[in-house]
Amino acid sequence: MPSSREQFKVLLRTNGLKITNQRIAILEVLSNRPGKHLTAEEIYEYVREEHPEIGLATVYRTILLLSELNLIDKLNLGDGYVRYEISAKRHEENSHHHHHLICLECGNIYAFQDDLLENLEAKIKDTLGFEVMDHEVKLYGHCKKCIDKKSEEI
Amino acid sequence: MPSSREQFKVLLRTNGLKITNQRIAILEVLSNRPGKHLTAEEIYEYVREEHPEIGLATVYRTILLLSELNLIDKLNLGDGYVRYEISAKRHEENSHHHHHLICLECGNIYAFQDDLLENLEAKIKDTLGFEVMDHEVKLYGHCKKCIDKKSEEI
DNA sequence: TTGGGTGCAAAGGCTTTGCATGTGA
DNA sequence: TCACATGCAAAGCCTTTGCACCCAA
Repeated sequence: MPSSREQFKVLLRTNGLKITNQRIAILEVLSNRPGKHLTAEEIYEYVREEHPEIGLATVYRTILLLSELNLIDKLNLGDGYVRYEISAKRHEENSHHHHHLICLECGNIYAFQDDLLENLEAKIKDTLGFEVMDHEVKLYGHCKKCIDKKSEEI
Repeated sequence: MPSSREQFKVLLRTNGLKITNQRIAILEVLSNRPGKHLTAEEIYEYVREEHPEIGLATVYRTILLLSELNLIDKLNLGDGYVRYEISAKRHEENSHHHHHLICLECGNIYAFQDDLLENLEAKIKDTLGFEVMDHEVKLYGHCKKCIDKKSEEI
């Protein structure tokens, strides 16, 4: 599999867009942290370590671009920040979307794969005539770590 | 089943909160539109038809209150607006959460019930030790109406 | 009477946009 | 060269907050 960096360059070129240091740097920040869900501000902070001159607006503009190119996925937890992660397709075999487990105590986000929804989507198509193209599943609860920690306290 | 209005009054009273016309009016706007997903601004407009003097801040404050009392559900489509609907529990028999089908063309939102996730949640508990408390499922696609409309155009 | 509730306007906080300058192709 | 990209600051936009007044209980 080509690195997301090379793939990104090709995508930019074929779309008549320019390859800039800022764009590469932002993609690398995300690529180097698969499974991490970073806010725009966090991406900005990481990129600044190497490129102190970058502006937050560029981060937002690049995020939008990466999103349109399907290189990153959005995650909205409803806390006022939109989070981004490198698209799972770059890192996992034949994975379409994955789902998220969000711990209500520590805030950690875990990913998991499941094909359960395929049946559901077929059912929806049959009964309602609604054709599902994409889905988003968020499960809120308590992660193993937090459960274990609590039982230790007793 | 007691009306959500009476239930609401009881909830307010037992929590030492006051029963005001504004609070009742906002709840009624939502109660009269089950399955509709209204933004704060939309709720504000509807309430103003009867109570022109109400302020948008009161709508936001009351929405928060209704949310904490579990009388309304939030829906975040990531378009910059948070939407609210009267809790399905008030209108459907033994329904926990329902899921949402969002049409990418007309923007209409359809609800559906499904217990498929119960299996999934049990599986997650067994394999990952993560205890799911609540979930949110959004399916994006094309609704029957829009599909039919398109095939007519051909 | 009186403390919670409301209306208004201002402030917050994330994100987008305008514009002059910079730069990859 | 030159159209696209960037940085900065200002503007947008939804939502929250401060404060004086109001009104259920």
